[in-house]
This record gives sequence, structure tokens and C-alpha cells, in this order.
Amino acid sequence: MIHFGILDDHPLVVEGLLSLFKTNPEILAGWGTTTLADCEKKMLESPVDVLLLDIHLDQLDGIKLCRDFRMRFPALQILMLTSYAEPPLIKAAFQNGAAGYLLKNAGYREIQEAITTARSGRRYVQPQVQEILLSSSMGFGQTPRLAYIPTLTQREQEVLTLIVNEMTTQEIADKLFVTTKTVETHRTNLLQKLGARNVAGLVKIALEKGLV
Amino acid sequence: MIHFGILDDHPLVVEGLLSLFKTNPEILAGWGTTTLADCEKKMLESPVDVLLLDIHLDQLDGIKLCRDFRMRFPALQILMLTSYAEPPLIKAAFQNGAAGYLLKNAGYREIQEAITTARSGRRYVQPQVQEILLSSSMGFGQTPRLAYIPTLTQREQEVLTLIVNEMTTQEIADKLFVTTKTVETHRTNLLQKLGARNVAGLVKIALEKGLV
DNA sequence: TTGCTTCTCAGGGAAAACCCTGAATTTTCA
DNA sequence: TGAAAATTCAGGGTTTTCCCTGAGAAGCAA
Repeated sequence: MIHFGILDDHPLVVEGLLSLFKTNPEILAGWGTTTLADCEKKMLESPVDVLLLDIHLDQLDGIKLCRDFRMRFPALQILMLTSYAEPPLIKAAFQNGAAGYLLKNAGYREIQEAITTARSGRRYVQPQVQEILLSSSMGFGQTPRLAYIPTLTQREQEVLTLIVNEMTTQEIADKLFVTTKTVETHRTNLLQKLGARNVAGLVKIALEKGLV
Repeated sequence: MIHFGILDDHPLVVEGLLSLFKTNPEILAGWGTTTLADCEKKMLESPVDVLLLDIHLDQLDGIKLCRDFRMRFPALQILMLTSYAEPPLIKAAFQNGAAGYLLKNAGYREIQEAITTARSGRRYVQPQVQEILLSSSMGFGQTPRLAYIPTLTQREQEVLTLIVNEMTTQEIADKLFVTTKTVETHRTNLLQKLGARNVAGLVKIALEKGLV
């Protein structure tokens, strides 16, 4: 019997997953939560073997969270759950201790297999994800992005969010009570870290990877 | 007894919704589909009272689809399902015949209420959405967006796509075999039509509304 | 035929973004 | 406590975007 927990800010997904496995004797859903606080509480109250973790939580970096959980709960296996099949995200997930990477368009069987595989300590890679990884490493057409998701600093995070909200350097500087030069530095670093050529790239990456 | 159908490209959401209402005697889920083709077939085979429609389907404009379905199936009530609470999207949905607008973070009760309300011919507005609409019309802080999704011309569409792909005006001009001045005109028109302040806004709107 | 939309192009100017180098101060953490 | 990371700021320059006005050509529909 496998106990698993869920952290996803969409109750729909949580409830759906829970009811999906309700009748399966092999897999027992321990609980589902929609906030980090709830999830942490639950983890302590009733530990699970496998945690399904949404990569794009409100205001939270799922990847970081994954690493964090892995350190705090060594026996815990984590399956990242996401809508985006971005190679950098996938790699970052695995580099940070994820046992699997599931697209939200995964079917019942795939989810089940992922959970059982993760439980047994092996990695599960969805066939679809595998394909994406392969095609991306061939690199036909698309701009090569960084192979991992760099960790943004607090400030960079803030600046990025404001950029995505269409604010100019001047406006951001005013809002953060710093000079425009400082904001420019952050912009430059963001471009570099995210491998973007300009604002368009920043916004695109930010939205796609759920960095904002 | 209410029959409802689902069209969402995430099997997880579809299966989740289906199983959520499996035990409810008042609401009967007719079917769930993940592709437009399947959905259309199902609509003819076994018509439903209410259709839950994902607003952001792969390559498809959910809003347009909504209008389309409304014309083809006059008795059908449609509930838009989405992750984004963008006021323009909400308004566009209602203007195109949607009976309700549900965020994917909606709870079981809200979904149930939305379905029954829609069935009875009334509109359902999630409290959370209502709040967003109000706060947006008050216009505190946020840039007011257009109340509808403007139709982009062929050329504008092309330019927008290239902008999202981080290309500069010069590069776009070269690619389309026109002068930079022409591309600038398209850019200006795009900003105007989409109600954006700069590239960041363009990219954001383009991605959120699935324009690219 | 007239009006509408789309697509094209231009001049000229202001604002914003991007690039490079260099550096001081504070925070964080091993 | 000491090194690394983060944050701050600057000069000075190039490129890109944004804004305004104006306009010709092509296609289409009433």
C-alpha cells in the first residue's frame, strides 16, 4: 500500500486525483492540500511515501520546494506535476531530487505508474516527456535555453514580476526605492540567467516556467 | 438530472471532474473529452445540457469555440474553465455566450453550483471572479485592459508571434521582407489593440490568451 | 463608386532597453 | 569569521522601442 499526498493550488486537480485513486486498493491517497502551510502540517501529521507537487504554486517555486522537502524528508519521493513540458524545467526538477515529472495531461495509468515507480525508488519519466527531452537535445529550430533553471534572487524575482507587469525601469526603481542603474543591473542579470535576448524573452520564460 | 460534458486537454482535470460528480444523483456527467474532434462527435451522439469548456485549449481559442457552440447548439449552456482570471477574458467569455466563468481553483461546491445555475439558464459568477471584475473596473493600480479580444489581422498575428519569439523589429522586417517602419506600425497597432504598454504586455497577453 | 480595412512606408524625436566595465556595502552561510 | 552571494550604484555608450503625424496602394463590400 502506497500513501501519497498532493500539493496543488487547484482544488480541482487535488480532488480529482484523490477520487481517482479512491477505489484503488494498491494506492491510498493520504491527503490533498492546496497550500504549503497545510502541506507541511500534513507531512508531519501523517507522512506519505510519495508527494505529488505542483511546480507552479502561487508565489512559490516548486523546484526549490522539491529540494527543500527532499532534505527534510529523506524517505519522501516527489513527483513534479505541471502543465509545461519545458526541458529546462524537467532537468531542474531531476537535479533537485524529483523522482518523476508528470504533465497534467497525463492519463490515469501514467499517474499510477509514476507513483508506484517513485515508491520503489526509481525514476519515472513520462513517455511524452522523454520525447520532449530527446527532441530538445537535438535542438532543431528552437533557441537553446539554459539546461537548468537558475535560482533567482529575491530582488531579481521582484524585478522580474514588475517587468512582467509592464513596468519600465524607471517605474520599478521608484517602486523599490533604488536607482535605475540598480534595476538595470538586475535586468541584465535576469537576461543572462534566463537566457533571454530581451523583455519578450523574459516575460515568456517567466510565464512559461511559472516564475511569476 | 443534468447532463454535462467536458472539453479540456488535461485528462487529469477531465477525469477528476467526472469522478467528482459520479456519485451525485442530481448531476450526471455525460462524458469528458480532451480534443475538439471528440467533443463535437460526443455533442451529436449524446447531447448535454451544460458543457465545461477549457478556455485555453492547445492551438484553439476557447472563446471563439464557445460562440461557435452556442450557435450550433442553442440549448447548450457553456461554462468556461480556466486558470487565468483576466478581466478581459471574463468579459469576452460572457459576451460570447458563456453562462459562467470558473477558475480551475474552484472548489467542488462552486462547480456544482455553476452547473446547476447554468442549467437553469442563469449566469454563474464565481465570487472570486466577481471580486476581480470589480477591482479591475475600479481600476486601482492595474492597467485597464480592453473588454474584448480584438481580432488581429494576419500580419499582426505574424508580427506578434515573432515578437514573442524575441525577435527585434529589424529581424522581423528582414524575415517578412518589409521595412522596419512597417513592422513598427504593426507593433503600434498591436499595443493599441491589445491594450499593452510595451513588449512585456504584448507577450503576456499573447501567451495568456493563447494568441500565439 | 465609395467607403472600409489592411498593408505598406516615411520623418523625426523621445524614451526605454541593452551592453560593458568597475566597484562598494551588506547579507548569508559554511 | 571569512568567503561567497546579493544588492547597490555609476559612467558612457549603442540599439531598440515607442510616439506622432501623414499617406499611398490594394482588396473588398455595400
